[in-house]
Amino acid sequence: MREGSSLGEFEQLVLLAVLQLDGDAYAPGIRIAIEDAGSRRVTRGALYSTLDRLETKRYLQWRPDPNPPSRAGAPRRKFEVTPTGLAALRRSLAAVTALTQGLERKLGAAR
Amino acid sequence: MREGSSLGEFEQLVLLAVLQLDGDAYAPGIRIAIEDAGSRRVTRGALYSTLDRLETKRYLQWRPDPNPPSRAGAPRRKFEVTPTGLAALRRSLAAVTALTQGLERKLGAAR
DNA sequence: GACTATTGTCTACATTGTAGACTCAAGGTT
DNA sequence: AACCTTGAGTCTACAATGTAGACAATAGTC
Repeated sequence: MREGSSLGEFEQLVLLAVLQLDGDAYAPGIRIAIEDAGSRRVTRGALYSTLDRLETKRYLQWRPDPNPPSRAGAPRRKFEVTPTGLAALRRSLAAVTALTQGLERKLGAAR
Repeated sequence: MREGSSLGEFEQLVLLAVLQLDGDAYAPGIRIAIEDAGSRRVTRGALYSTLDRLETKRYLQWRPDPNPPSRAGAPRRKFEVTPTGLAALRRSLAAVTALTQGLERKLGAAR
């Protein structure tokens, strides 16, 4: 990994979703949040790969579900954005925001 | 290329820069616009690869500089975002926008 | 015990991002 | 004329990111 590497498009969405779910960010919910926001499909493989890569970069960290309900499946992982991750996300969004200025008309309702 | 493929992070920035430069979008200027907005370096190789890939997807098109000044170098290519490209950009930004709602505080000055 | 549902892991491959060397032409310098 | 510099663009190779789908493990239900 290069130093100060910027975030990919999907990585941005994952970090945003984790922030949105604040304190309740488990993989299945993250997946749904992104699908809803983007009107697109997200496979579990894609999501977990990205979560793991963000963890490697120290942009995310997780703990086991502190309150594991009795249900099927492996114990859930509860994700949290690190300060470093938040900083990277800010930097990444700043570029988009700057280049979006003045294009509200052309970009239509998206902004 | 898959159908309805979404835009990468750098692809978004390139399309935005072309829109910003409206009618005056040549590769060197696009490069500067992105560097300024993102406070980062953009090599020519990275930019031309992406421009060509966006052209292949029909998100961008170009014509030779209609008013070629007498100067060094190959004739410049003047880029333009196609309607399809604009639609793809809107879709792509919509996801970020949706997931950003309510996070203004946490994301700080970036929004 | 078999079946189903939920979570996560793993592997392979496709797409996107990046760096740097190379080419080519116009104009200035000597 | 020969050379250098500058400004465009091309090409190749590789790294990082995105995606799909098969597999594993566990808890409840029947």
